[in-house]
Amino acid sequence: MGVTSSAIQAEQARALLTALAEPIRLRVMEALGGGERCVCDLTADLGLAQSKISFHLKVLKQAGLLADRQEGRWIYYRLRPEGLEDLRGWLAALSADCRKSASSCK
Amino acid sequence: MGVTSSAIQAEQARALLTALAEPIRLRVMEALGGGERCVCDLTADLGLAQSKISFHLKVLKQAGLLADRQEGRWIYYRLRPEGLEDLRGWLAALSADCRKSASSCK
DNA sequence: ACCATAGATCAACTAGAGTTGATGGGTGAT
DNA sequence: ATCACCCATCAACTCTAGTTGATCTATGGT
Repeated sequence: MGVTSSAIQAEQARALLTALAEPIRLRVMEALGGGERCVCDLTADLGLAQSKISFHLKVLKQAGLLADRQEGRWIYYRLRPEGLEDLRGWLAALSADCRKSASSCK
Repeated sequence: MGVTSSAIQAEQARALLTALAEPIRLRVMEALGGGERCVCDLTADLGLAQSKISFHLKVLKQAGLLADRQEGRWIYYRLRPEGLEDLRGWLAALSADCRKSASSCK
């Protein structure tokens, strides 16, 4: 089973899940799924307070799900597919061999 | 692209993510990744209060991530791979075409 | 009938994540 | 130098998810 990328740990998976498990952050991820956007556009698109958007962008970035770059006074955010890929791999491993029967209680 | 299974909605993905994004529930999922187990065994394995385990099992079951069956006075829980598979599919779709550039702000 | 055990459920409590509105720093235009 | 705008950050507050310990139901053993 020669894989190139190393699998993530449970703790990292939990961090990714926590970052994604929030309505606004999920909307942000979906918005960025359509391509890179600056904060002011995200704020307008989602119709939310700017401080709120910034707060959630920070959480997503710290989790490794987003990357950003500055251009003049604008900051553009984009998805980091590696983050999502890591999580997908971990979820796959979780159900890999769950078909075993119970060690009959009692 | 004729797929057989229908893709889940964002709301369903959020429910799955919320259910998974909790330390104890993740430990439960990992424990059940090794095969079916009854509540008393899970309680012993994780070293946690029974009411606590029951609470989290309920959350995971309602999210569609677990299935259970009764046998005498024991209730055995097991992973539902379909739930995890749904989530993986949704995550894959999210990063499908995120390579588009920004609609240059200003 | 009685008791012991497995598990679900409940009400009261706790803690931490998210919200809000204001402020501050940085960039560029005039 | 000043101003306008983009974005991050902060303190105080709110609110909800999770915890706790007890109680309740149900199953099976004696």
